[in-house]
Amino acid sequence: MCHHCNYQELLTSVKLETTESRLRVLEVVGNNSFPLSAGDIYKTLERSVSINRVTVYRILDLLVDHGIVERLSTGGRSAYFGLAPNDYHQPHPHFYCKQCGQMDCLNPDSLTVKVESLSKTFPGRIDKVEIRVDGICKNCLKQN
Amino acid sequence: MCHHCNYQELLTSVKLETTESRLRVLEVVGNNSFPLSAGDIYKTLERSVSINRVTVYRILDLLVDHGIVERLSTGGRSAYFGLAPNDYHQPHPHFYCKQCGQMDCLNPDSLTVKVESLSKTFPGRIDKVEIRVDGICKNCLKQN
DNA sequence: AGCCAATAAGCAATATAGTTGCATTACAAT
DNA sequence: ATTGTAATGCAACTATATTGCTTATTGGCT
Repeated sequence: MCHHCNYQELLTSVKLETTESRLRVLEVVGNNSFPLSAGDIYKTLERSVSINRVTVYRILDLLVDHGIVERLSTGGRSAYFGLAPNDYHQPHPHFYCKQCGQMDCLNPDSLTVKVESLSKTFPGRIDKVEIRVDGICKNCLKQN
Repeated sequence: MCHHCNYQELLTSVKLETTESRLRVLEVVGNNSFPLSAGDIYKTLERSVSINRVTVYRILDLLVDHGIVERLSTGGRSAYFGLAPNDYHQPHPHFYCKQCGQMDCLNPDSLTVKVESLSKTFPGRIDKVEIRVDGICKNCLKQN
């Protein structure tokens, strides 16, 4: 995702031992400018290294639990994964193309939401706010 | 969902023939103050009438395609369904409890987003904006 | 009313995404 | 080198949703 990120440091910063597999998964997630599904990540890794599907799922869960990867829902069936917001990387909404399944990051300022007033009155615990725009991407529009 | 809604009329308003099953599915979706999963809807219907699981899925797809029911994604694995926004029923964000899976509707004004500027510059087609708040609901908080 | 065509619903099989339990391997500390 | 702990692999399994095909229902026509 960005030149500020040293993935090894990112792992140690959340007190996770660095392993080959974790680093690989994190690299695939981080080096993409858009979020990927677990399947995408697995297929990408499989091309160059030997890794098990289950390991990918487990590592993704782990990275999400430790807050360095973000799990995003889509209009479709599978979750997508991207680097979690951090100092160099603001929270931002995503666009999901219903036709091709591509998910893209939108500019952080393109759609913003004020959560303060809700936080004050909401009786439960709020962990995150996810904003997703669904539609048809420009490539798919062209093809129709 | 509300006394303004006559489900039969709602069906005909989008040029769908009224069938027993469609009406039943729409009633379950509409009479709930919070969105339900396809499984929830099926289980509810099953208690009183004979209906097939697949029929429920197909009717939900149909109602979503015709714009009277809204498909919502969750932090979890299944989609949830609620009445689609209409004149009496503004678009609104939802809260999803990661622990019990309950999804609730939030006040339409609690979180709002301005989509105009994005629409102007975004090269694809925008169909909807989904805002979901994830966390732990007050009931689950109590239990912990 | 009775028949036909079209549409809806049912049923079984299958697909997809993710999860679990247990065996194996790797690695750090001694 | 040995041992204990954590990570990974493998196979089986679960939950959710979808498909292909059959059967039932409905609405229009004579």
